[in-house]
Amino acid sequence: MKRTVENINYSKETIAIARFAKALGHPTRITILNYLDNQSCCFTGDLVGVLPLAQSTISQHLKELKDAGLIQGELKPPKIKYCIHQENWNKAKELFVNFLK
Amino acid sequence: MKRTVENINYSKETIAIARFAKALGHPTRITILNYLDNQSCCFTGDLVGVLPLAQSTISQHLKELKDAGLIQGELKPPKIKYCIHQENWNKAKELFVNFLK
DNA sequence: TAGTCAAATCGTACATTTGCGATAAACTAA
DNA sequence: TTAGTTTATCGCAAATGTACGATTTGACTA
Repeated sequence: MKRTVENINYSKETIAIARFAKALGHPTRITILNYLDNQSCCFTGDLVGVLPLAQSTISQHLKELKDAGLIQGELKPPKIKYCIHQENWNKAKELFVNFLK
Repeated sequence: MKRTVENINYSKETIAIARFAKALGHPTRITILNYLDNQSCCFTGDLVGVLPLAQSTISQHLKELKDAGLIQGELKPPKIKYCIHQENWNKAKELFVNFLK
């Protein structure tokens, strides 16, 4: 993407929506978020039991969601409890609702 | 993606949300949709004037949005008028609002 | 200190996305 | 028919995404 058009000046909102949308743009991640919402929280290992994917792959998807700010991890040694990042979740909701008005 | 895990059974809704989200997952496409919404409709050429991207690149983004069902094209020779696909747009809105509840 | 467990990260392979310029296709108008 | 206009598609290159198994890391516990 860093080629001739190095930096288009998108608005902050545009970038924010695209960032959230990108994170939501894979069925596995939608599934993870649904699961997370139902359980309110969960461990990586729970997902490994639920999804037919390698542990490393699931970890990668969790990273993607965490980087986008949609979830957060809390240390519960030796596990990590993942939950929805409510603040950013609400922000995403607001952005989408406003955008899709 | 077609490797060992050939087909995970995602629900229809999950696939639908991910599909829409993926299409929304690029700032250029968000910009196009915003523009489209403001003008209610537009031609490919209009966007070429607005965005610092090659015509072929913009055409590609439009295709992506069309394939996702978010916009539709109407032949107005020698141009093509693109508009929001209102029905699918509403569907997307419903899916996102429900998902982000 | 050594061992254990859960999760992250590394290295790799392949697929998909994003971008461009060049070209083709569809239509009008002369 | 020919030329012009507009948009789509092709072919390519680079970047990014998705998946795996193997390994490392971090936080305990014995």
